[in-house]
Amino acid sequence: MLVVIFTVVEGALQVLLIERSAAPAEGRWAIPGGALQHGESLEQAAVRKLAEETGVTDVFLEQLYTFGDLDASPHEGSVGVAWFALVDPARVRLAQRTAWRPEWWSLAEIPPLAFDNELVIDVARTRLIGKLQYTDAAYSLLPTTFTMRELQEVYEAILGRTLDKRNFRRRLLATDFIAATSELRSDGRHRPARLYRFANRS
Amino acid sequence: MLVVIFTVVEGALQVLLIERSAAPAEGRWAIPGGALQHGESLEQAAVRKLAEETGVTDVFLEQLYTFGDLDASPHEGSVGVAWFALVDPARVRLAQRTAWRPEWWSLAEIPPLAFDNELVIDVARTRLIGKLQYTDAAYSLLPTTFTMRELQEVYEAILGRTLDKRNFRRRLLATDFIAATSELRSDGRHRPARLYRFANRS
DNA sequence: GCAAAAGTGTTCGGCGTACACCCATGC
DNA sequence: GCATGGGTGTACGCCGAACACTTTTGC
Repeated sequence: MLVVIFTVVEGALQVLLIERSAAPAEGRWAIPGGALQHGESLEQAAVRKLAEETGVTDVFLEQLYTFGDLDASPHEGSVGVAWFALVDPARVRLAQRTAWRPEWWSLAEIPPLAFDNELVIDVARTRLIGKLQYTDAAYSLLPTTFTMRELQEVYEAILGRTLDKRNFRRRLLATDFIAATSELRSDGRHRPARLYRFANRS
Repeated sequence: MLVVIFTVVEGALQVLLIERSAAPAEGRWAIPGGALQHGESLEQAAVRKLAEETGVTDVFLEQLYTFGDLDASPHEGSVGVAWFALVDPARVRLAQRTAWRPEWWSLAEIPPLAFDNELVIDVARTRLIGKLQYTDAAYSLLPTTFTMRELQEVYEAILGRTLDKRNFRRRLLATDFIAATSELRSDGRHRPARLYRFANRS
């Protein structure tokens, strides 16, 4: 079982990797994962692993794909069920360890990975882009309230291209994923921005 | 590992089920599946199972979802990696057995199934409907050449609604999934129909 | 008053949908 | 010549994309 954990910080899509502290592939970076614990369902295992590394629960978490043999498992015939999750960086408290240390990596700067983990991340990114188009998956990448600009920056980071402000605003409001709050946020010598929240969440 | 095998016969979407001849759930119907064989990849296992039951190879076959505990496996912690496949009924030769006998069932008339197999079929049908919209997956449900009406009937069976002949034709030809051949097929006292083939599928 | 980000409307092309008649053939 | 299915065109509403100026605030 493995969990591809994405976040967006400073306009960059980042993924959480773990530095392996044992064979095989000791010293290389890899997607967080591990074996199922006794009596645990697949989803419970993914939730647990996500919480272990980031301290976060109740976020977007979805099964991605099952790979044949990229797992670190010792015995042949085992399979790697990959999940992917989206987290708000403000809520994350990375596990503090020296061995098996987790760290964020920008997608553009990923180091050579153990097993075929590059492929897994690639599949996850493709799915993420798809999900963004027709679901409110982004709710999991932002605080409860946020400005339109913040939301747009998350979309741009994931899609890898800039978007038109007016079209973005119109399209998102048309979906009913988000709703305006009555609050504004002042943040510098310019007009304050309205805060929005995801409808259907919280 | 399990394979949801779909076909369309006489305007009805059908799924292949196996009558179980051993515990657990002996006597009930279930999705074809089984354990991985030694050294086999997940996809190879799905291909093998599909060939065992239908004699068919080289068709649409795609991973669907991995379920935690609906497998018939005896030991806890095993997972069921589900695949789904689309086959042309004309190419199928069902395995002839008395035990573990395979049979086609219309989706509307499915008997009570072993484990949670209803759920798996449901997920597969939803994915199939999605795939049909933006891929040429239907290539696998029809012979090499076919008439527009035949193709439309396949779409209608899967989508569960009738489609407008003119719009269907225009939309399909716009995709470049299919191309006209120079052949016609006469079949009764009316104008012969042009035959089409899937482009990109030899 | 000016710098900086927030907020707002219109036009256009493409796509899905609704809808009705002529065409080619076999008998 | 008529019954049967094959084959075609137009109009309209919606949606995504392109594009520039006014508003509100802090200093």
